[in-house]
Amino acid sequence: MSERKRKPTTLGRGKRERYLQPSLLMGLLVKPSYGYELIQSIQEFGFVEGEPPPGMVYRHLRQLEGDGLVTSEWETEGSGPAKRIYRLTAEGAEVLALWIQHMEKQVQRLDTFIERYRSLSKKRK
Amino acid sequence: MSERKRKPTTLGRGKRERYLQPSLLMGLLVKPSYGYELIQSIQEFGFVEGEPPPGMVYRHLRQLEGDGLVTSEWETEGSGPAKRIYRLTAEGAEVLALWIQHMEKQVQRLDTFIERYRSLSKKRK
DNA sequence: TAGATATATATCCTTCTAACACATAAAACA
DNA sequence: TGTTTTATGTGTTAGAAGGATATATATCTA
Repeated sequence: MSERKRKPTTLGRGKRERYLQPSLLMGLLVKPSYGYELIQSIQEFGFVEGEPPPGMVYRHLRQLEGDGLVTSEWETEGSGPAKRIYRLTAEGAEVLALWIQHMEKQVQRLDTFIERYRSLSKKRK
Repeated sequence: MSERKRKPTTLGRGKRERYLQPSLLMGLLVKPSYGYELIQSIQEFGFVEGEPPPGMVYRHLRQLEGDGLVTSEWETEGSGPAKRIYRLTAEGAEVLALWIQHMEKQVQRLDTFIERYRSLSKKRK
């Protein structure tokens, strides 16, 4: 009879906010790079847990290029198969700066929300 | 050939994370309430800008009830059309607490990301 | 040197949600 | 009486996430 209960350890049913786009832009601010490497390197930003699905990363990179936030060129030299090297454009850097602004506001909102929760819980006990 | 550029004022192309579920749970922690009222009251939490689309709110509330995080009953007394009053369950309160934990971690990640950006920008100029 | 593994990119498909538009109905008001 | 406000819902569409899968080259190993 299909109880529709979830374990309360799984938050919401919504998708987690992964901040994949700003993570990629940030990774490219550090230095020009390519998909396979970014899959590893953006993990350190902490927004994705484990390796992000490769398909998503490549798709995002092509979208970023379509939007003019990055450029790409094939790198055939060096070891291994050819890599598509991405570079941040001036516009990409601007958008990253906007992301940072957005994140600052988000931190404020989250802090306010958390604070509100705390004062409600305190009153309750 | 169809320039695919966006104004850099529109962040990402993804749907914004609205934190609608935790906002509703928080609204119900304050006091039992109903959809139409929550549409107004959860705006103050700052995650949605302007009025959230009513359809989304009512849908979320029914999902929350299906998941056992809230209960509901009709309130026919009082002015205006009948209201469906929602109340937070113990499980709902637990999930809200988990949301708060998640938000705290998210704040940390955001702060780290912002700090990383700052130190990179400083080095660059 | 043949086969397995690692590197590297890309597409397809399903599922989920947001967002919007629309539908319904009762009560209050003019 | 008809229009606005209060109140709850459904149906549809578009887009992203996530996973599975395909392809190809270089390197390592037996």
